[in-house]
Amino acid sequence: MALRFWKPGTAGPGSSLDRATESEGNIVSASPAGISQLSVQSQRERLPIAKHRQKLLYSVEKYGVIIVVGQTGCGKTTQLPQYLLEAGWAADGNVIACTQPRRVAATSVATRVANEVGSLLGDEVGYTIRFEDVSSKERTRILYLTDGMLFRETLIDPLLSRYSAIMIDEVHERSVYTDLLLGLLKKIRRKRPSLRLIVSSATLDANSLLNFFQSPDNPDEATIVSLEGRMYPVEVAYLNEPTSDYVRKAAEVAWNINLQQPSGDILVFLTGREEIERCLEELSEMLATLPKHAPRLLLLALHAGLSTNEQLRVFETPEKGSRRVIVSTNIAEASVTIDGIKYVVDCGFVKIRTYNPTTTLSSLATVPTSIASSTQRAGRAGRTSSGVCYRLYTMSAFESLPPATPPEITRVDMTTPILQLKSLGVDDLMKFEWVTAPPAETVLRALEGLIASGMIGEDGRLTPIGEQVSECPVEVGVARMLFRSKEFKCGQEILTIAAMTTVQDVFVIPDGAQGAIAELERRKFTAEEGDHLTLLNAYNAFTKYGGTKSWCSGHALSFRTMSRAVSIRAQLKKYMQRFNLPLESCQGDAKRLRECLVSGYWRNGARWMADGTYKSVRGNKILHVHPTSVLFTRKPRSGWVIFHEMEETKKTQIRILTEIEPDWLLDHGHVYESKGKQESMGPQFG
DNA sequence: GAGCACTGC
Repeated sequence: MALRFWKPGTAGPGSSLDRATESEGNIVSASPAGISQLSVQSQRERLPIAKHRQKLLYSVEKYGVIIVVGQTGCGKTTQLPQYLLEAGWAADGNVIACTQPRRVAATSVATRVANEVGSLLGDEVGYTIRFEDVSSKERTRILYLTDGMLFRETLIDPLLSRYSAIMIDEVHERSVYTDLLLGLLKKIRRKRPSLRLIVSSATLDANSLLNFFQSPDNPDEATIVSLEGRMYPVEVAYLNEPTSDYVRKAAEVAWNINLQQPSGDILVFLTGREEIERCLEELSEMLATLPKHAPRLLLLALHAGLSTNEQLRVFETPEKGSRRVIVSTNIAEASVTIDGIKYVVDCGFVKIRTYNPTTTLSSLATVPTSIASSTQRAGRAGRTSSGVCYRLYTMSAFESLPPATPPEITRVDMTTPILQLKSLGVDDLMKFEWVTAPPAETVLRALEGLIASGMIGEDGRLTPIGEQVSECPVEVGVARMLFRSKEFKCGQEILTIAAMTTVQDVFVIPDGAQGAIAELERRKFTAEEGDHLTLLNAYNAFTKYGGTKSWCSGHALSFRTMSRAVSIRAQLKKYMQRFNLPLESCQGDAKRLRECLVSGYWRNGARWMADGTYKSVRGNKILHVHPTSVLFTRKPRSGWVIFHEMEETKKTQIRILTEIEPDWLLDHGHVYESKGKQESMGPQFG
């Protein structure tokens, strides 16, 4: 099982780790309590960014848009807002904003900066994320917030007038909200040139960003500032020949590292849970043959499906004389940072969501990573000392990788973002300046859906209900259902169902014997009408019995997910109150409730077929019920259902079903369909 | 009888 790697040494293309990408914002480590301000100061001055302070402040003074390129640990996320504060950018009640794509990053960075500034968190330095606003309207000068929250703020204050400077961080990740904000901020700067925009990215795509912001009539509109970083060298090794089974290969390579290489932990990148479990099985089978002198191995899995406690296990310090092998999904590429990794094994693939606007189906596809992504993965080996990255593909395969993963905006349904842009007055979507435009077909699909659901009128402008729905933080169909609950007098229940369909994986069914017990627990919530009412039952039982963690674990429910549903329900309730929607109960009248569901899901109707599958009303597509549905083994009496979502896996699957009467589809759908684009449900009803 | 990368409002 000898390793056959070609080692190009540090001069190979993979060693260009100055491109390694990741935010210092992800490192969750606040300064220890009681540290003196003086030592905080000297720590700040030692950061690589410190010597660029004058240049940065000069650029912010002179240019409108500053594109900052800097890598891990250079301090841009924590220091740049402080430099601006110290230079007076937050005078006269102005606020300096810094956005993050993730909630944990926003909170942890704010905590650290509050400490450095000597502020109580939420006072001079604060953060705003969904469900949590730790900031003061009067006193906060530096505000860290998720990019989604800043986007939402544009709906209320389109010029973002309270900010003097806005830093959009982690731009290389290209989240939908980051992209939308970049387009909007370019527009805002035309109306408010005093606003300073700092665009921070860890990859060298700075020139395309510069082109995006550069203005032909003002040479001083945008500039690039490059920061040096502190990255330890990472040697990169490739396979001589491609492997047909990278999971097995990953196990072999990790095993050989343990036998041949000096101490240091190993991080293996695979694409999903199944692969991770297979790799760990292979390794644990090999453990019996581990030589006496070799370090013991601590085998750990890391993926988003694990509970918080299980995820935290990867941070445990291994016993002396043993090393960690962490087998992870992409979660370790940007979201979770583990120190002490000296060896990275990269399979070269990643699972990404793709969206097909023609079929409106989304699916998860396993695709080769990008140069940016594999560079990022390699960089995980050089955080605390020099390291090695073993790529389970050839060097020529690396060279043929795309430079970056396509931005999310090209891979998702754009219905909700387009409704929100319309609400912001962006009426002509073709004229909106996208950093990367979504596919035309995606835009057309979204517009068609918005017209069909009455959110946009025939003139292309928002209707009154469209205006209100654009403010609600749920997808359009679910919002529509909330609004229609007034007619069906079931606001209480619809509110709960809306929250429960928004969260995912409510039921926890482990493998094996325990799974059978969990399955029995889950059945206690079953409503014969279908999954929406089953979710309603689960929620009501959860709140009735105190909403505790121990109750959840005894009833096959995820406490984390249920708590999130409670928060979302509370937030949606505020919107309902604002729009004067009554919170009545249907008093157990499930028929009314199901009719109301149809008002949201009328485009997702399906008819039962004799072989147990369904045919979609739109498009006549063969649909398979997801096995977690209570209607998985049972024919609905009426033969008709609506469903929450449909996804392409090996087959086309539908999830969260409820039995309905077919004429309800006509009652709700037909009216709206005929107003919008003609799309007859015709023959199926003949 | 199946299986799920990761965020975010």
